Amino acid sequence: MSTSQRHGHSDTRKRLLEATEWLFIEGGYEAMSLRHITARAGANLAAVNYHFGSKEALMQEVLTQRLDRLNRERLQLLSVCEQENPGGLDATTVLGMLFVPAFRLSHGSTSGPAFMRLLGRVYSDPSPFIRSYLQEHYRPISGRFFEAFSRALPALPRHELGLRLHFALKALSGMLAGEDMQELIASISKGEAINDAELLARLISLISPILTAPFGNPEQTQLIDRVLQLDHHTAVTSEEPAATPPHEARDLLGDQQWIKEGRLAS
Amino acid sequence: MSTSQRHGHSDTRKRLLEATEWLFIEGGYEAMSLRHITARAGANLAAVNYHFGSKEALMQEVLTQRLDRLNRERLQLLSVCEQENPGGLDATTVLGMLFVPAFRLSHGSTSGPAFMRLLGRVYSDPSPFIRSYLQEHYRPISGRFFEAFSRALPALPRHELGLRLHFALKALSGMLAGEDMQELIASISKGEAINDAELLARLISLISPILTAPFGNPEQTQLIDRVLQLDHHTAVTSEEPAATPPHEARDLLGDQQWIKEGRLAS
DNA sequence: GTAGCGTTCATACGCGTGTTTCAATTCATG
DNA sequence: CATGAATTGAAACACGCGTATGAACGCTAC
Repeated sequence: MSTSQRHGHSDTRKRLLEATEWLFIEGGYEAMSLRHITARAGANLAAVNYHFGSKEALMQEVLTQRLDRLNRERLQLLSVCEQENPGGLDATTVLGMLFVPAFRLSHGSTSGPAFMRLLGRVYSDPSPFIRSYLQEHYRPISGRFFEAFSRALPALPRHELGLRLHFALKALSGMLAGEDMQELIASISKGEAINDAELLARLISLISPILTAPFGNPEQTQLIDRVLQLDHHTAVTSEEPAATPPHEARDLLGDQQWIKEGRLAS
Repeated sequence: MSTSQRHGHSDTRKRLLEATEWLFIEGGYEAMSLRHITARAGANLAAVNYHFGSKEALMQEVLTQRLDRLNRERLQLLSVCEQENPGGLDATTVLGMLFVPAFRLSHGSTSGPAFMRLLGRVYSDPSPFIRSYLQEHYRPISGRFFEAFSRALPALPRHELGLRLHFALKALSGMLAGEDMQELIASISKGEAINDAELLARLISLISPILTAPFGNPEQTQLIDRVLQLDHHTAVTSEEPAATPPHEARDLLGDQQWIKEGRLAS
């Protein structure tokens, strides 16, 4: 309204952004071609390069639009809570500060619950462009939250904390990106509509143990023994048939099939 | 030696398989082109279609060769342990049965530690072909392990178990696929070489809490309250500025930056 | 009304992909 | 040695991709 389209009667820009966001959510960056985008937006192929300059610039616009506010709120929330609790925060609370703004934006503004899926995609997309975008734009707040976690979990060496955070975030993003997520949420709260805060608490309570689990606990040595015991079982039974390519016997373990199993069985 | 190459003096097939495996590990299915593969294998472009018929058939050969034995051992290990412990197994043990054969094959046979990375890739690759391959070939054993977990965690509703398993596997695969993993392992055991069983136990002890965490615990309601309290903080401070695209202020939260932060800081 | 800017449109370029074709080569067998 | 099947080789195919070009259109302002 103000700067760019003084003349012209086009919401093409907006439609392109929306189409891009959708296709990115559905299939990730690589699977989202300019021809698909423009077709979905009802625009010409050249419109993208006219309005944004390139495919990457388009995507960057989408990401910036959606993620900047989210992370500003996260950072701000962390600062406020740190001021109010000089005694220090526990890890679960810090974790919550990563989640709460996301959920607020998710069902607060436009685009509704798709926002969570976008979050999942952007964190798990393998495209180099997406990766480098995240690394460039998110470094400072990353450090801030790392420090917050480190203060909340002083017993954890920094290496171990890094490992666990990596682990937790991978799990979370893989979770949110999947289209199964929606069904899962729906199936857990079978019948009555689940409270948003309750769902939030559920997710946090799943991730929290990854961070708060004791480090170097005695139980671990027991576990090692048990593992070695299991190892002997396998060693006895198979013993390396060396070069015998097994071309049959293809009844194996299948990825996310867990969910459907769980759903149809009860 | 036996059936296919009665004439001809070619290990081209084998070299193609090796090159494919490597490139898949390094960049996933989409990033791995036939021209890269054949160049790396020192073979002609047409060799792939001659020996395997298509790119997908090549990939399928690689996967079958590597994963069939793994999952046969997993299944077998589960069966044996179930027979020996009629009283039932706990979740951590069942989890171990998914890991132990993988680690055996990893440092047992050829291709060494790359096997773990291949495992990670194959579970997190977004390509539809890889996904459908897993779903087709792994369904039965998936059900078997789901039942085993279900028996080990009777307090968990099947929906919740499905959610948690999905969660745990996503985390694990995202973990193994990253090239960060190797550095992380190295950095954790700074100096002395870490025992394989110990590393195994570490990984299991990280995933285990996801499954064994109590369901519907009273702590969760506390968490809900805390979350809502946090929510008020954010609500007060930002309050929907509606249509104000923030084109600046790009200091945000960055993905796997945790690790490097953790590594360089101490 | 016409000049000029913003926008849309059809089209084409160069590139990389998986796949196909067909001639050249290799080599055990008759 | 010659036959013929197995294998390799170089080139081309059709397709989809991101990008670039230049003409046509719509509208506002002089």
